[in-house]
Amino acid sequence: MSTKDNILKVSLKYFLTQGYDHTTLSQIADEIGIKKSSIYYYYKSKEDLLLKGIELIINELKNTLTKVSDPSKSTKEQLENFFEGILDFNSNLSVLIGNDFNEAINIETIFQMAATRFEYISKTINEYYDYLIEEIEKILKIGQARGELKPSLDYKTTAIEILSRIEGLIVISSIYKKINLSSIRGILYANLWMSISKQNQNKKKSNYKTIDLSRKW
Amino acid sequence: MSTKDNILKVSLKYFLTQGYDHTTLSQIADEIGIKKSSIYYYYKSKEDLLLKGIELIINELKNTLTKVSDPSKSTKEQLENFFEGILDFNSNLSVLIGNDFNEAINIETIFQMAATRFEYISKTINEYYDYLIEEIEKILKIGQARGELKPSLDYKTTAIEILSRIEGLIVISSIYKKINLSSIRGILYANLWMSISKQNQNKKKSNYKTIDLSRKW
DNA sequence: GTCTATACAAGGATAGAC
DNA sequence: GTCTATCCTTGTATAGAC
Repeated sequence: MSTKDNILKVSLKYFLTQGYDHTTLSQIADEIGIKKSSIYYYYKSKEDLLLKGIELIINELKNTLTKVSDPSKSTKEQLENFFEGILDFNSNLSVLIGNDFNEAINIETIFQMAATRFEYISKTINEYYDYLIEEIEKILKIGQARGELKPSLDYKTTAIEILSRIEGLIVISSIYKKINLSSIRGILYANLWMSISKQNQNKKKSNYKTIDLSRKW
Repeated sequence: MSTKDNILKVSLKYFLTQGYDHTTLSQIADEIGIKKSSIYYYYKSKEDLLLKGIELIINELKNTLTKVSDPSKSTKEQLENFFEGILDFNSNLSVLIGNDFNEAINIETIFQMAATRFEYISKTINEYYDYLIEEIEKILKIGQARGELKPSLDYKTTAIEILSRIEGLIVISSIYKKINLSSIRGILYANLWMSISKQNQNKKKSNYKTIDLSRKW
């Protein structure tokens, strides 16, 4: 890996785990084995490092979601891939950073900080959320047209609900260590699907029950 | 308000909106109209201010939830009061801080930072989440015994799901400004209740439909 | 491309006067 | 209880040698 990429990766690691302000350039340089002044050869400021880091995260996540997106699949599968895609991305980020897989990294924190403090980054982040909401809405619209979802569903509201359920899961599991993300994500998606799908009541209910009780958290 | 309380309130305001590290004692002192050295007469360090601020938030939230808690009410109402209680608390915090009501303040961010950086605060915060989960579980257990909830429900998993749905809503609405919390919270609670209650399918379904379409976000 | 040296500012914290 | 003065450390950033 090039020094430039390495600097960015290590910066991101500390920004995400310790916060932007608490991270110092010396810390980053030390870990790589260079002097902090060398960072300025590649990046014009600490703020620049933050922006590049956020852009990296967003692009990586979009790539991940594009990769798993497949409109030919059933709505259930598409949504599941989306749901799992975001969670996996968080877990992978955790690995990139040197933590456990299955330990979620909370990217919302750095997004919020950057958005409130740097006007021009705020734009990037809002577009990111627009993108996520739109992707979910797209899946829901098609699913509803195909009759796979409840006809009464308002897909705007539902998209927000789905996104907030995913984000909530990440946030909670990153703070409250007693929750094991990997062991509950399956059932939580099952519950989500149950609540929006035009289910065959009898069949699905028994299915749900099985999943529910077979899992431990 | 006493100078001591005022310092704490203003500190909290900045810790929550700008982050702990980005907040300076001069900033706090300036807003109150004192010198920063005077802060040390009341608090022994900036870290002390953080701890006291977090304790204040947690106690206030517990008070709010205790106030609305009433086991004699129906499970639906109890859960709704809990759900709304947390959201209202966030909105009230926003007001305390000088922002709009209906603009959620993300207390998770400061909790996470404090928990990862200061071991002894981590304990306080974990107890707080224990408390929240227990409260929800209590309501669910009674509700299930009374036959108001789906018999297949695993209340441990469900409690986590409920909490993560609430937190997710707060986080999303605090970052993504296009979401208006006040206009969607009602329907999101209705959806939540729908998914866990032992519903009379026909009756509830039409009810749900009405709520769903009458609301705009 | 990486280093040493250094400028400059700001933050937390303490001492002691009033 | 609040202030002034000051200490000490650390952070970002730049200049310029190699």
